[in-house]
Amino acid sequence: MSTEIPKQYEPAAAEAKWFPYWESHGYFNADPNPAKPPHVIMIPLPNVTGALHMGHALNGTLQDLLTRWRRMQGYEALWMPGTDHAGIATQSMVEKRMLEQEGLTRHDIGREALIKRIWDWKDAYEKRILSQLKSLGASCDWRRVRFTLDEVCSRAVRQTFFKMFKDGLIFRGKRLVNWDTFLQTAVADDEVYEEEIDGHFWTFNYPVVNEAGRPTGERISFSTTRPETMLGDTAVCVHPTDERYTHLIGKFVRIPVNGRTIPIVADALLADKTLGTGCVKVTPAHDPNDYACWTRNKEKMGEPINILNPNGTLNENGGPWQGQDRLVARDAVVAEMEKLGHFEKVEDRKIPLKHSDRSKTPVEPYLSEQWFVKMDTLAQAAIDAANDGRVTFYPERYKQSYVSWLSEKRDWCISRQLWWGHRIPIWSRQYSKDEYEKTFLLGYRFDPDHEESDWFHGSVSFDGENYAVRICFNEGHQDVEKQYEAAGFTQEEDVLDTWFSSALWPHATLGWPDTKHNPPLASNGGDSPVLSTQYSVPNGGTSGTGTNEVLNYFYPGSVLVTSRDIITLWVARMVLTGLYNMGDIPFKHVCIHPKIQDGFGQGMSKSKGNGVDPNELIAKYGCDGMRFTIASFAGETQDVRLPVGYECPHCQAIIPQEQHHLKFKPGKPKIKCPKCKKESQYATPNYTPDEGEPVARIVIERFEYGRNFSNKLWNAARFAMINLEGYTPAPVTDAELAIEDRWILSRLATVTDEVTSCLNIYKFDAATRSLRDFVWNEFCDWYLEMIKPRLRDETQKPTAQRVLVTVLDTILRLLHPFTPFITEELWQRLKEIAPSRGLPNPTAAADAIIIAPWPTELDGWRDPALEARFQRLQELIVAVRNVRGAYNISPSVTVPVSVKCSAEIAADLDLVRVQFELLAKSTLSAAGPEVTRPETISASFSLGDADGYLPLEGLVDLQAELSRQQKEAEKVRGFIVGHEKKLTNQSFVDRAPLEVVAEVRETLAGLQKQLASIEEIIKQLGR
RNA sequence: GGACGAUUAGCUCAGUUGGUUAGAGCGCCACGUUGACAUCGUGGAGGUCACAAGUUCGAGUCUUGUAUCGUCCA
Repeated sequence: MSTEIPKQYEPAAAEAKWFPYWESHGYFNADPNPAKPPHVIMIPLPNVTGALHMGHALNGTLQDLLTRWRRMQGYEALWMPGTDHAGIATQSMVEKRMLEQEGLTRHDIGREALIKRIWDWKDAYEKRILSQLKSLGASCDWRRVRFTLDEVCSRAVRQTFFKMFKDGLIFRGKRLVNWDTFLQTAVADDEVYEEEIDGHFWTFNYPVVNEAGRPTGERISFSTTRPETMLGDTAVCVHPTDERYTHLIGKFVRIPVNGRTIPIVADALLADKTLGTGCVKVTPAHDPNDYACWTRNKEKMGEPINILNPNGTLNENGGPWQGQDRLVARDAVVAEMEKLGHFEKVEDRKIPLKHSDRSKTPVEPYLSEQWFVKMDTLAQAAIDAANDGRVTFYPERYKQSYVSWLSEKRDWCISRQLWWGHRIPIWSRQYSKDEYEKTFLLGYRFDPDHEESDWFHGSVSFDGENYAVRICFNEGHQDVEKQYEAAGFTQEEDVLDTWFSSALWPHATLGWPDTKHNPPLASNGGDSPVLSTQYSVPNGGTSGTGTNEVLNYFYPGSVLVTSRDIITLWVARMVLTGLYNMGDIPFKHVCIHPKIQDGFGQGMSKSKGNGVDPNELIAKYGCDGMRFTIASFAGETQDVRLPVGYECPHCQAIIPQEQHHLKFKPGKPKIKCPKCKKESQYATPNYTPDEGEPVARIVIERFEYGRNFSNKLWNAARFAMINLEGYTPAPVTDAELAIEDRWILSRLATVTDEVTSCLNIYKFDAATRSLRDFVWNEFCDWYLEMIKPRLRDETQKPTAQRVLVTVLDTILRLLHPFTPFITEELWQRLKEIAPSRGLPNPTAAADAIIIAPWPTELDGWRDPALEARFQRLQELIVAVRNVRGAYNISPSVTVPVSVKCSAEIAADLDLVRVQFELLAKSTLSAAGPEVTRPETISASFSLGDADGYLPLEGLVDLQAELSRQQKEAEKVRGFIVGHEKKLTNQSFVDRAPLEVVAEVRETLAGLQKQLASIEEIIKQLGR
């Protein structure tokens, strides 16, 4: 038997074996089942920009853990997989690569060709991402995998947009956006970063003019870092109380380079008396603060003046510089001002400048027309849902960021000037007054006021000259769209913000808005083997009852598992759209887990190049080891640091990662091992090492924690299975149990309860600690050691085996959500040896651990009093080991020990007499109140209610023992002083709770007893 | 500028409603390959709980301030 079980756990073999097994048996699948409660987790859809890193691994592990746990608890557990198209992020990756490799821009190849290329990219990365998830052991229902641009999700987007448009929640407005002149799109605030650049700070002046436009001779000075924007100035601004300028407020200046006259306004928020000249120019179309000033002073300034084309060149408002790039025009404007005599000075200055995260080029504040969703009522509904507890955050503190963000109720800008995404389903056309009336009078059928339906909604606006007709169609009416296009209507060019579609994820993936049919199922999930027909639901998924049972059954979901940075962008919006479309929240709980950082405290991300591929670590430490470790990080803490190293392929030394390793370098950079001095290529997300080269692979030593634990479990189970030879199932009576049996069962019951409670509130870290401590420090270190003699004794063996197999069975089930592969491997092996097991009466084990029931049957075994008694025995054995350690006694020498203690303790000691030999290499020669210290030279210890003596003539030096005891006595005296001090403090005795005072008294008594024993020992040694 | 969080052993982190002597894993030192496991066992060393004030009989834990770091929102 022993030869069949390897001494080391082989993770790769188990992973390759059990994932296909589970999947082909349909264990991951979840279908409406009225006999069970549902448990639903929607994956925070990874975007298809790139591969997953350890942050995703944490996220995925926790979701799988919860799903497996709930499945075992008897829930119909659905974990919905899928990916996000991630509009700008993906498009810019593809555009960047195309430019680098082929020198082409999107305008060179056109909309259709670009989209085709992005789909190819998406296909490649989706495949990679889904396979990474599967490597984690993800027990998703892979038949249900969705993508935000697929048909099912697109229908939901279309329906939602239509509904919002019809409800008047969608409007068009102007907004100052961050404009990426390279990608020629607006980028969101979270897609820009600030970087200091070397710039200049110019000071110019404008001449003050009278009402006739003639210079009064006065000039007003101001400074700027972007002189070209003066072409779009609509005012200069001073502080209302700035005495230098109060007489000028309401007067005018003339912009020398284009001759335009603009007012001098007073605005306390924009102008700062103490900075520079105290006067600033106002360019509302190109600066957020200036725009805010304009909104306060509109009537004095007139409309904002945009001076830029989308590509960053000056437009018709640029005068002679029209068509020039803004940076070229900058110098020209400066030169012109100098020529006209309005230049004062220039200095060098570091300027914080916003850059687009997507193109890495500076963004321009740019006023443009965008589409918005009105947020007031939608946001309020989402706030209410959190405030009344329908949506609960774990940890609770994150509710605050959710609520405070929603409370701003800022209208949501949903249009993006991209090609990759859901194109806005609005067709529009301008009509002159005559045309409109003529068309209208002819009774043309697309008069919006008369075409209200569930798929058609129009709006008309009239600006005094022209009518703008906008029509929104719901999906499924391409023929009508074509008719309108033939009549001169064109569809919006812009696409929707990615978050618009991901906001619908929890209900869109369940098939909404189709309430009549179940959502379609894939015949197989990506790369997975085709499902056996026994379990799969027929493709197409009609429910037969004319209702979408999947949606009805699985919505609302149970818990969303994510990290804190998308609470506002995503979580809040899912709640809001769920309430809007479904009339109900999308999930009851939001579990916010830590962010994974590298060894330098930087969050792992694709753009930083510090992301570590979970597959690397799975290969190195095993999936179970990786999962167990990463679950041990997930508590209420915010961040987790993972110092990364490279393993030298020549000598296996670990080379700590330094920041320069992460910087992109051309070619194939090498790393030098400080130990063996050899060089090797190293793995980074930036490039693939050469075939056949020795490569310094990424390692994260913290993951040895889980790997070692897996191996420990493996060997404990190996020991158990070796010793289960001849196992027979039979009922076990209470009387047959040894003290260690009752102890381990009591502890197991306690741990089961702890783990279950921890998972209920998403404290994964505490659950792993509880399990590890139990398995390693109690089951392995004590229980397995203690039953060894019984397993060698034919009469005692059967009961010992029956308890052992039960305990192992329960441990495996408790661990399965954390470490699925090793537990399934062991479960299946155990099933062959002991298919029927359990206490007090054996029952048949489940076919697979993934569908075995979560332990609940142990509660009756809890016995705190027994646990306390047992702990006393453990302490005695440890005390003997301490003595052995202190004198460095060779493990080959057995020592005798006698214990002076109460009759009760002596009776317990008698039950475990044999353990002294096994666990402390000693023989218990006597125990009881009558025991006295031997006359020969001995080592001693005192535990207060039990004193031990080890006659060690020849092994123990008298002086050494004396000083050891004196040291011990000093320590105990120190504690005693602390306690006495408390008790002599009258206010402690008066004010502290009675039980606390009593406890201190009790402890003090124990310490005093212990000290007395030690002093007695010292006295005897001194004789 | 506002909000949230962190600061505990060389490293990475636990520490439940304030209550005996502050813990773990890794690393380090000593000993050990005994029939599950060297990815191991036994023993050991190592901490003024960031700093300062306060509340309290009692503070790693509560309050305020300071410093450093991280994140989110402006």
